[in-house]
Amino acid sequence: MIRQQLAEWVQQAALDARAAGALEFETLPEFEIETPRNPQFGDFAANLAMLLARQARRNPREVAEILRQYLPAESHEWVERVEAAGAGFLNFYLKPSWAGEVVRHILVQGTRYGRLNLGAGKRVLIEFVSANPTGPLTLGHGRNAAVGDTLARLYEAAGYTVEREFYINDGENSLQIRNFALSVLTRYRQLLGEPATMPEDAYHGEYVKDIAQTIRTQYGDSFAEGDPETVLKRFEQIAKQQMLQEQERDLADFRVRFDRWFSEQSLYDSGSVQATLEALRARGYAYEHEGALWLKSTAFGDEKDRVLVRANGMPTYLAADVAYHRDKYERGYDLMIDLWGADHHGYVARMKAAMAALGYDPNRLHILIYQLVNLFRGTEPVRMSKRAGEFITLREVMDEIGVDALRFFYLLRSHDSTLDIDIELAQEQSEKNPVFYVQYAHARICSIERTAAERGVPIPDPATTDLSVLTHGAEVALIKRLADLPDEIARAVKHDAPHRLTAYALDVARAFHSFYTECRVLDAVPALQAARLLLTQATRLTLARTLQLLGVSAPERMEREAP
RNA sequence: GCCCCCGUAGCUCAACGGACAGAGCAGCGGCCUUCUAAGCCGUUGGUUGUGGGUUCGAAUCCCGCCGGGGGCGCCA
Repeated sequence: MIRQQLAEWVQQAALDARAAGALEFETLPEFEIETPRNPQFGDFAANLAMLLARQARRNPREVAEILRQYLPAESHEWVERVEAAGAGFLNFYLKPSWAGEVVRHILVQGTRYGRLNLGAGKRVLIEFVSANPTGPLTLGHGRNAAVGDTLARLYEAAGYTVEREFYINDGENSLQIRNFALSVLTRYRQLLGEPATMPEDAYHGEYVKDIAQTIRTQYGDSFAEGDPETVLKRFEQIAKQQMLQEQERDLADFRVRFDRWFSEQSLYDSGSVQATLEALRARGYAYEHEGALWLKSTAFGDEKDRVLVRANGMPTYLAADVAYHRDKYERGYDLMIDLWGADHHGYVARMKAAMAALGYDPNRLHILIYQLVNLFRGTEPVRMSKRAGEFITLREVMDEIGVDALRFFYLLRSHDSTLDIDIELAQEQSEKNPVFYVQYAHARICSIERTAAERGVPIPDPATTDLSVLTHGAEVALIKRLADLPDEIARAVKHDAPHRLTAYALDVARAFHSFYTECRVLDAVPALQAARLLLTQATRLTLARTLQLLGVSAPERMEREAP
């Protein structure tokens, strides 16, 4: 709120200065209202002068001075003074009363605090997880789910209309699916006592046996005979369906819900794949070579052309995926976000090339690549799951350390950094564990409010309570962090960086714990007690909102287990 | 060989191209007759891998090199 106001003033000052002939420039550069690290540089600072210096052909400090002169003469009720300083910063010093106004603002906004209108109703599609229906979700998928879902929540908070979509890789010609079905079928036959051996490239996890067992329970021996191809097709359907259901369950328990489950096969059934190939051909970006149909992706910066239809007539995965993304563009989103694992990074160039070839703006498609996740138990790497064989499932880790801790840990690091998760640490109920640190702050607030209620302390009215008494260093520091929530959301959205929010949550918690230790709420004199109760309430709202965006619960109590 | 990510305090990591590079953990020293000590306060710790370049200003952008991880299929 205040940042926006300051930005408008600074911008207006620049325009006024130009109109008065005091400053020359062609275009107004995009500038920042930042929070100086050092409080001696004020509460907020604008860097416009430095960006304008070259165009204005003056040194930045002079430009800052000129801008300062063209700022509104009447000082705002919040602004104490403005200084041109350093290399050419414009530093804003706010009146002490500003802090109280922030608290009032947050309380008036209530649970709406942190809702922005950056998106102005623009539509965003976030496609994430999109795991193959040939196995349970893995630790890696969990990161995808946590990042994607929180990103979606952030975009919603920023005022976008968001849709979450899961692309089901259920193409009937997929070799993976076929192998998977064959593996299940083999296990099924083994259950029936037949000497069946697993195919090459089989799926060896225990869960394959589970599915076979389920089929046996449900359908008995009815697949023991019959046309092998028909039986296999049937197994494909059942196994796929079952995996999908399990994935959906895992995701729901991980607090991730999708608006749409988009089937790859539906693109074939509807003729969309065919139509897409024809469109590419018509535009001159698909050509025949050695019996295959190729996408001329090199025309748009890819390192080589890619096969769309194999020499045997079968379309590749790429063909369907291009059709899928074409479908997204045709649905008219302003922005489309894909979240892919690091092992798919080589795929980015060709997908963007394909969109360009179809005449779409590739910049509307953001493809986010997240790096690998490693699991540790203390210092010991965990490599395999009991149930899945070669990988660790989301379900196992979620069950062991809980959804709150896992989601928080997934979002603790930037998605383009490899992530190590230590199960022991995540379960530890101690100061080492950042999740508890944040949740504990929330629980402490609730505890104050409970005690206040028990003692019959009236709930102060934000409209009439004097908040100018909040001048203690710990109070002001806390309030400043609370005031940052809208900017934190804006930044996280701007950079597609949901992990910034965990850092913010930790900052707010830290500021609160410090306040808690230094400032008594309930035993303060009545006027101060009222103001501090409102500050406490504003902190609770801000923390709860932040945790909600992270998909982490905000507990009202946390009792330490007896040692 | 080519492509992507990473390299910052002993460890794990932050830092929209901005002012003196910050947290947590570990280490050291303090704080509970009080609203939850799962907490707080203080303190130690840095040539941002390396060499150039762009810029008023570089951990951040560009180029080279070194090291770690991942990927380079008519698989998905």
